[in-house]
Amino acid sequence: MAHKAVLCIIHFYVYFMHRVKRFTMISNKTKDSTMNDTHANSVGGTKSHRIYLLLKDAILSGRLAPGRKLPGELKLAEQYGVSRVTVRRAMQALDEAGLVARKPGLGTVVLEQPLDATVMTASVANLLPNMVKMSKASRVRLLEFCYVKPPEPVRESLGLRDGERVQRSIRVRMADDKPFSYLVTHVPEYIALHYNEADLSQTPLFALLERSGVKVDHAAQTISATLATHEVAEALDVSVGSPLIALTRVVYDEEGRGVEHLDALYRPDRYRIQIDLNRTGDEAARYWEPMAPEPHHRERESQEA
Amino acid sequence: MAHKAVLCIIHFYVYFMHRVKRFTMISNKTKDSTMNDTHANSVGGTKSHRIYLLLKDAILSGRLAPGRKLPGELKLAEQYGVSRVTVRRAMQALDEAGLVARKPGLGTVVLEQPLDATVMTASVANLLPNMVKMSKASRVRLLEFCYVKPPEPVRESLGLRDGERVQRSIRVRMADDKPFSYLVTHVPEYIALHYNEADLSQTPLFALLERSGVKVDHAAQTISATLATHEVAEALDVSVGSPLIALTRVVYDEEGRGVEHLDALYRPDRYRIQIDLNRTGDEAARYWEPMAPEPHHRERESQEA
DNA sequence: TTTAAATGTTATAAAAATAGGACAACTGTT
DNA sequence: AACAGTTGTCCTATTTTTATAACATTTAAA
Repeated sequence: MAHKAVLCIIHFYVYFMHRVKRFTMISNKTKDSTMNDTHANSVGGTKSHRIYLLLKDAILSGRLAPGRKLPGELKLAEQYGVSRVTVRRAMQALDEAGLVARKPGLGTVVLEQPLDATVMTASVANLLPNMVKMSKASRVRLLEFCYVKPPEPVRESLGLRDGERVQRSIRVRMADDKPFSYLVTHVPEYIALHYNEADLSQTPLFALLERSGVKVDHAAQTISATLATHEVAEALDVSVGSPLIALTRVVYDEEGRGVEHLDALYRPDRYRIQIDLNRTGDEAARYWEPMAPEPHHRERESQEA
Repeated sequence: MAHKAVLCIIHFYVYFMHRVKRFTMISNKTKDSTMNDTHANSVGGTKSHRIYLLLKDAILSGRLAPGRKLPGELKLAEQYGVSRVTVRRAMQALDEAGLVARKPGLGTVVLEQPLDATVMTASVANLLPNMVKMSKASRVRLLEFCYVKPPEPVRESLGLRDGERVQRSIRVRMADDKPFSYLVTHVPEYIALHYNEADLSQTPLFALLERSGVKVDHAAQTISATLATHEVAEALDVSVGSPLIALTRVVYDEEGRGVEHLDALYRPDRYRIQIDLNRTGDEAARYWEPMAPEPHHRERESQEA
């Protein structure tokens, strides 16, 4: 009972803490008892895989421009504090992934990345207007749809009484058959009863809420970053340990009741969050003000939950 | 339908572990070299570490409530399809991380997690008003201050002519002597000449710009996620490969000229970005509107560049 | 042609992770 | 007192990952 309850682990992952480490050395040793920090390691994996991830991220993010030559294996080995074999594995993985081209005598150069993996940019201002465009351009895979007792943080943020249940759904959204977001939503049961599984796999949750008579009023969003764990990695088709944008949004109705709790994970190579700011205020108290939505939409903006 | 079901099983292999045992194997080899996607699923990481991650995340996200007793090592080993030694490592890591308490004869219980009170929340709306508070509460370490030829992306976003130089600075901002952000700024030379190294190590760049007569007008921000590299990892006191919030901001003056290019990396365990939204617009075209700055500030808000 | 630098290849050894088992010590319950 | 369930400790064997070294091959430049 208690056991089984424990076993009922829902795998949606959001990271909070990460290991603090003195060295930039890539190390597998977890036995560093000289660590005064309590936070345990965040990065898993073999050294070669970690190096692969680093370089891959550098390439995909544009820090390593296409055409640029990487340092030699020996140099990289010294730089990362590992042997050449280890670096080599990472490089070969990059090669197989099509991120770099290697030639004996020449070196390793970063390849031009096919831009068709277009990065979607979601402006916080223009969240909703593109809903139609979005639902046409993207498909949803519903991984879970069930009613459960809410995890404590969710219960708290939604302001639910102890014992109230929520409807949880896990969806993966795809554009061009490529997954880019992993969405975990919790909705109070009394609201969620207005729609069913089929609705959710086709209609944005947002529309369902309004259809259910919910008077959406405001929301609080927090943006962070995390690493892909096994389940998420599989769903988003990335490797474990890849960086992900983590967004938590709690939506409230006009009476201040929480009506939706969203935990979203985004692939940064396919999705970004954009915020445009205006400088306003008088001399004494100037500040940034987020831009109001504009009539023209960006090419691939999106709204999804 | 069938494939959806399979995906559910794969994804929740822990959830249904006690029922679907053949999918519970944690395996190191995903040798699918038939991957045409650039993101090979070669799962990195030791099994023990992956299990550690699973449990840690379950605890931190509240799915495993404090006080709850975990299944025994043997049971976990069977359920994860690994040996007891492997489970043990994960459990010991959890123990060292202070997430659980273990006692012979009793078992392993989840500990109450001291909520990291040091997480700063930066509201995009309230960026500037807290500058004073911020500069008192945080210190800056200036790592670099030089004039260079701008990297191509920077040159482009600032709208500089080919050959124009920029002043680059790298700063690390700390709160309570703990680093939380790594800031790389590029400012056109003709603006940067109005201040010097000493200024920058004490005064927010923002204030320096305005002091230099720049009429700041608007900015474009993009938020993403990335992995910590050597330099950054060392500066932020995290391990290489840790996830970081990546923010790029380009600031423009009233004439639309780029006056500052900021690349910021934040430790997600110490810094989050918060955006509060209001639902506005008429029936036909409703949308989210970022909240205007509020007179009351949150406790640990910050502004820094 | 020579030289330097890079990747490709091969081999061996060391280190780490994992599996599987056995047994002791501790705790609460029957 | 016996027992079932738990963690703690020890052991050996196997597999995987990493380190180290040596040498070959390719390429561009001096």
